[in-house]
Amino acid sequence: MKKHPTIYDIAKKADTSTATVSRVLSNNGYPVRPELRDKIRKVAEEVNYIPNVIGRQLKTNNSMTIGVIIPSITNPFYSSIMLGIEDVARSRGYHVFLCNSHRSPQLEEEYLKTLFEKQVKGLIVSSISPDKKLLGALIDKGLNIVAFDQTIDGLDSSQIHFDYQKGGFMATEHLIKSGHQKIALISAPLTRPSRKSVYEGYLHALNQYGLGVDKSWIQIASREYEEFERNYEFKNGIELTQNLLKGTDLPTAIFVCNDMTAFGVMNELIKQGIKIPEQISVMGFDNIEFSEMITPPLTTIQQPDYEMGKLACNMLLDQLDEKTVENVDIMLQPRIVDRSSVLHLEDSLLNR
Amino acid sequence: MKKHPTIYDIAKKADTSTATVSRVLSNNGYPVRPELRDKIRKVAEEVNYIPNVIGRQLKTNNSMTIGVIIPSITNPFYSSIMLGIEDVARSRGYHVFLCNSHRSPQLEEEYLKTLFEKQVKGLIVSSISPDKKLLGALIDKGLNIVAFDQTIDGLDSSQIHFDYQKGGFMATEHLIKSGHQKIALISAPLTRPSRKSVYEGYLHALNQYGLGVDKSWIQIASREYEEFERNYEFKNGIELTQNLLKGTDLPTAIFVCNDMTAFGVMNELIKQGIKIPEQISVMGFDNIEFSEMITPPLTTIQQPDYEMGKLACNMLLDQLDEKTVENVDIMLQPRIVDRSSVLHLEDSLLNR
DNA sequence: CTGTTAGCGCTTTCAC
DNA sequence: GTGAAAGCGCTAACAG
Repeated sequence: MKKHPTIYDIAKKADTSTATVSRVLSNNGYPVRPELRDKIRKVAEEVNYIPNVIGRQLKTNNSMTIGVIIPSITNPFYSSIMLGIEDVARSRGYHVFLCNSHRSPQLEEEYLKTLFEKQVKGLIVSSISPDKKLLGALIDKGLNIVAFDQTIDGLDSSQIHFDYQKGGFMATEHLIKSGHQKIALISAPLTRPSRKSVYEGYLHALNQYGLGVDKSWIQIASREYEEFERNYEFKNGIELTQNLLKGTDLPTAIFVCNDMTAFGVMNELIKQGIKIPEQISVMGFDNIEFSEMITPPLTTIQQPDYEMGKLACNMLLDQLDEKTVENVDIMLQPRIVDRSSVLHLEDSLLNR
Repeated sequence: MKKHPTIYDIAKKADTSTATVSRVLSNNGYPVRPELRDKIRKVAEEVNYIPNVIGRQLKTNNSMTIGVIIPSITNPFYSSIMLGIEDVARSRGYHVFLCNSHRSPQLEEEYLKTLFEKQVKGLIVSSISPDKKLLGALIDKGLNIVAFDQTIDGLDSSQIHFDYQKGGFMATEHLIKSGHQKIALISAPLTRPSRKSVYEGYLHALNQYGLGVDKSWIQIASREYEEFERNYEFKNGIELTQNLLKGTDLPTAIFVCNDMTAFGVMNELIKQGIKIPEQISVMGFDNIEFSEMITPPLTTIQQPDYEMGKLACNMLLDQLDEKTVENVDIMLQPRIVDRSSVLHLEDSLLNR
């Protein structure tokens, strides 16, 4: 396998200089005599020239590459975001490195470092690490960050927040307004700010409407996920539902912290012969693609994943391309997606 | 924002040469006097040195980067594969570019070119393009390819096949052995070799067991997907099931070309009040994560996605690291995952 | 318009 | 063991 032709080879063949070759091949508007231009193009074509972008990169210090760090691409929420990111990145001439942190701070750090070494100038991150020293240092060194999902306080970066608390509130309120009074919560452990906010939203709604809770209605997983374990959230949902169902005073509705977990909840409910929503209503959170595929279709809170990805990427690239200088904070608003897993008691005969 | 320190700066501060600095910082076993080594390390630490890999890359012509081209990361089958790829890439010091082709040959070509320009030396591809000229040319130029899913005949690359025909056969045979005689097929259009093979496997099994088919039982989508449309496969399943159900002589089992489509099938069946599997059994293909989350859990054919990704990546990197020279062809074998969406007639009272 | 030239940050002979 | 120096492929002053 012989060496690839370079602009030097082309210059020689076309009887001109590398500078001129570079000028026509890189297609910046620099004026070059048309005949020469054509000749160079022809020669390039002949020798099957493909530019080596690394050369340019070293010179211009612009890698046209961004990185994305997320817990796991296998989670549909993140894969939608990733698609959004990649779609706009491509359309703007960028490539994107995908990095799965598996929720490991060590892995996250490793990626941060190696991506920076590869001259990635922008990063979109759902950070898990509590320690933002390295991140801060890299930002000082010129790295641009857009944080989403898990948002990083006090860091010099753009942020895309989602109003988790309001989401939790709206979900619960929706159940209340549908006539439910006994509303359970099933949640993953509150180890992340987003989850805590959802939980607070739930409590806040109950409080505001003067509703009480039985201790047994609040089922929060105690151990953190084994993130490498397949279907961990689903299994969590099953397990917590079993616990919930051991209680004596059962709720008429369950609000679940995310759709994946909700699938587990519904699965267990059905397995125990409990009708959804006739006997127990289920409300999810996220609105992943599958939520409308199951039976009954899941009523849930919409987090605009794909759009969020597009937004994040556009924000980042605007910063890199220096269309924007200022960091921005955006708060995305939740929206209720009303499907069939929640019973509207006032519409029903079951009113009690 | 001032310039980052380079090995030149370190050399100056440590009273030595860039050569020596490079030698200690790149950690190849080159002998350097311990005190000098320590001093250089110390200085590097002090100035917060982070290497610029681009420099090395230009010199060594080794980008430690691979690319992955798939239709859409949003499809759980591909996202599992991607996770597998990325997990081994990381562990072997590589980064990976994710590229969604959206099943567009143009996009695929564009990625092929731009990735090569970025000096990506290896690619894992589920190719959609019928035209393999560009791909061939790049391989000639030294690009290493591992093709999977949609396999590329007559191309100088490693391949990971999956025995789709056998999968189709096994699925159908499983239904037959469970006592079904009237077996329908619901499939996406046969525009891809893999789908065609599954279809052939289906026909082959029917044939071998001397079973006939009603025309109405074979429902194959005519239009190609709108790949950008959310849930297109799911909708396809619904639509084709509606068509199927218009027939007069209904089947007792449906074999569906993939799990996503099967979800649509099940959804429509349930909506029409048809019990699964009591009235109609459903058999899927792929075994994506969600297959076991729905009710009833889907009986399906396992395609080992995550493992496939790991395998593909290891094969590719072995080639790049010149542990392997030869291309290899691997044929992954299907496996039946027996869950609850298929009725075993001989075990049941419904025998007719 | 065009060519000369000096690097971008790093590795790697080659000579000492 | 160590350093000088020559690039890797490209771009961008600068001079003409």
